[in-house]
Amino acid sequence: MRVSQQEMEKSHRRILHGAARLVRERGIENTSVNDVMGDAGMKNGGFYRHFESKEALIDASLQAAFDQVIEYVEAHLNKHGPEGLLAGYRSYYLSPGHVEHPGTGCPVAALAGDVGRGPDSLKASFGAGLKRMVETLSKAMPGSAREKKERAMREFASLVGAVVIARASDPETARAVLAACRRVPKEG
Amino acid sequence: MRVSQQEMEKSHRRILHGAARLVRERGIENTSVNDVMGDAGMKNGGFYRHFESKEALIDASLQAAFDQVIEYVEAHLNKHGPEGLLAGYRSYYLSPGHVEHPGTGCPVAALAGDVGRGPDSLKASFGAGLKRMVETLSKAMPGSAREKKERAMREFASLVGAVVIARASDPETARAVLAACRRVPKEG
DNA sequence: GTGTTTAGAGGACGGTTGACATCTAATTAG
DNA sequence: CTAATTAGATGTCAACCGTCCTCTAAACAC
Repeated sequence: MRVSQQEMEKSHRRILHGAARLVRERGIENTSVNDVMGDAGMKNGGFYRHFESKEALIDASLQAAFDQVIEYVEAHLNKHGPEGLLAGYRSYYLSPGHVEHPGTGCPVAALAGDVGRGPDSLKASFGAGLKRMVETLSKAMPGSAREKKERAMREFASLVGAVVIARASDPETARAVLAACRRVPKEG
Repeated sequence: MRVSQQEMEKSHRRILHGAARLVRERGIENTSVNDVMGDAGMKNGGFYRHFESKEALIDASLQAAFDQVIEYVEAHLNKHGPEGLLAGYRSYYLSPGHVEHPGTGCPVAALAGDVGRGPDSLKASFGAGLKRMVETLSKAMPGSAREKKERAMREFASLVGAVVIARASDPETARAVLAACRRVPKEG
């Protein structure tokens, strides 16, 4: 049955944000259009009124996920300042909460592996989100513009690696890796 | 048709090592039993004479992949000593060759994302391989036993993160991330 | 109020998957 | 040399996938 424009926009957002979460929880290939529509409280039939294809949905939901986490980092930066962000974000990123809830966490830690096997178009849009993320983090780094960016990349890479490893390990190994990575205050 | 015992053992190895490569190239869910058997020059029918299930194959091929890379690291260590390993392995790990050929590279960078969404049994066996890897790397680290291990974990996490990010990005972003991560000589 | 438009339901489609049952040809034990 | 064994080929099975078609009831424009 038809639905008012407002309802349709709400449906669209439900589909998009639900997909952004499901995709981070289950991976790109393991998230079906059916699952996404079911999560949004609908049947699969109406999907193609909202998105041209699954690929288009994935693209849009990835950007939505990046928007969400970048907004979080910006807010943190504005509230606690550069050095507050550095320590605070690292602490959040390596926390059990983040490790155990990929659906609301960093899309890079959750999906980089999948994207790496995807088409170049997907890598391009993922790379764009990644660039935005690194630029945001670099605001909290010391040094020249170039140094800021390189420090942000190194910091981000080590956080992503730690969480990816922790999620793929038994609980004991995961704890050990997170603890070791939490204990790195300064960089050469 | 039946085949001699030697031929069967060769078949087994072909299936296993082919799977270890294919799985790193395509991911766990995107590698079908058909693909693996085809890669080994056979049809799917005989697969269950060699492995109990796809899960058993994945488990075995993961361990085979860990065996392979750990052997490589050990050889490097014996040939170039601790500090030679540190610089050499980092340089190899962040090289375009490794980034572009996941099939013969580190199983952690290639599959941690997939394993993180897999069953606990898979995480346990992956964690065991990971532990072996870290222990091998820790031989090249300075400090107490605990420090060695923690340094190895941090080093490994940042390498994995860098490669995972590089593989998921457009070529330009990938180069920038790898360059930034290559430029980290000492640790606090 | 009437007629047009359309969001979503429901179902069908061809394709692929992991798993397995059956058959056959060749090995291997006696 | 014969008979039992078995690796691999062939084909089937249900479950799932993304996509698209049709239908209908509700929201619109007039």
